[in-house]
Amino acid sequence: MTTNNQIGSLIDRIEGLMLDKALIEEGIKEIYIEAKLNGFDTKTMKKVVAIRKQGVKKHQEERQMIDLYIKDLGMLADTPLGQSAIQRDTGVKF
Amino acid sequence: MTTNNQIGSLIDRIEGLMLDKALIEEGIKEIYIEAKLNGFDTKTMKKVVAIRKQGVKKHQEERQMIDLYIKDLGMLADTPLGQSAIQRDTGVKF
Amino acid sequence: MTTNNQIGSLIDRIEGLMLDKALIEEGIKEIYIEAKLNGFDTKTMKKVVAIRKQGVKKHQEERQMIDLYIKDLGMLADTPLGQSAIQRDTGVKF
Amino acid sequence: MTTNNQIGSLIDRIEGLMLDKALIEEGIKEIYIEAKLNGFDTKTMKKVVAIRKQGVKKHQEERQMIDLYIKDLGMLADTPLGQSAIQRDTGVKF
DNA sequence: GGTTTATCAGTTCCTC
DNA sequence: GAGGAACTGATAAACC
Repeated sequence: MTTNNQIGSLIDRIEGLMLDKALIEEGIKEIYIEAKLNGFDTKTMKKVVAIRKQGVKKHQEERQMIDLYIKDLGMLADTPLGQSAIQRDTGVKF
Repeated sequence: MTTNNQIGSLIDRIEGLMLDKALIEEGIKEIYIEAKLNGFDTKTMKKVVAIRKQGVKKHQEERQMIDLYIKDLGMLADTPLGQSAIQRDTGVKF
Repeated sequence: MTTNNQIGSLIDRIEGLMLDKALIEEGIKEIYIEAKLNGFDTKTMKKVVAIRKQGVKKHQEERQMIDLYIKDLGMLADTPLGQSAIQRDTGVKF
Repeated sequence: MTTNNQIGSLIDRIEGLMLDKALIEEGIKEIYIEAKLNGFDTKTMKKVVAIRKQGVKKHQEERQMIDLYIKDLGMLADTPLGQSAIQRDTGVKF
């Protein structure tokens, strides 16, 4: 393919960068493989990375919001520990 | 389009169901609009719905895993208060 | 869970609709299974459904745009048929 | 954060690569901006890039499959002119 | 191998 | 209306 035309040049540059990107993604993948071999849970690791990217503080705020809504829903009744907690508070058995 | 052919019949059926699906999605969207008008945070609501779908218990286990990893990273220094408030309310350690 | 609170009521309604939606998605999936059993290619079917949703005419316009860009790139050289076409036009052998 | 622990080291490495990746993505985005300023349609460009990644030949086979199904649906009535222009240029039937 | 899961790209929506 | 964020749908992969 020639690069005489502008569109060709643009797409060439894009594809070059996409190749670089693919190599980096490969590297990341390999680290996760290494982590798994060392007994770490990669799913959790990925969540941790995402949380750090977002900002730990912001994440904590989100959690509090979620917990607030869950509390309003009385959803703790869905969980064994939650049941006992409610029971302790209210004296009502579910 | 005719429905004499088999492929036409199949696609007709699919498109019918997809229409039904779109109507339901519309309904869901309207509820979120109503919720927002009533001062609720729809992003948090969506997370709560997802958590309930996954199972609250499972979600709490995930949180514990994440917090464990974060603790190992020394990241707790970033979150002085952490989840103590929720813990106090529910007796559940997140 | 009670529905005394507003948030609970909203989420109840959302979850009801999500259940309906899931049932419909199940139905769609079954049709694709049936189609596959009858020898149809479900991947192609999904694309056809998407094209019809978008509008066949609009899709044709998109194709023309794509082909125009591809033509400017001289990408036909990448394909056997394309080579002969270029060869016919230019008299140059690749 | 310390890197004394293994998990910390792994996550450090991941985050380093993710930073590199983000920079590259930034670069790609800038090229698309430049392309748009020069009058190109970036949506079409992205599709072209995807097609080249997949392989032009494979893409043309997909198109043929789709057109076959569409023909069986009688949908060609919707597209009087069809792909005749492209066909004339390339000798490739889509 | 086949099903479920996870990552990815594409679309859409909302905000500014 | 442009930009970014969120959600959906599709492909690829991993586990059973």
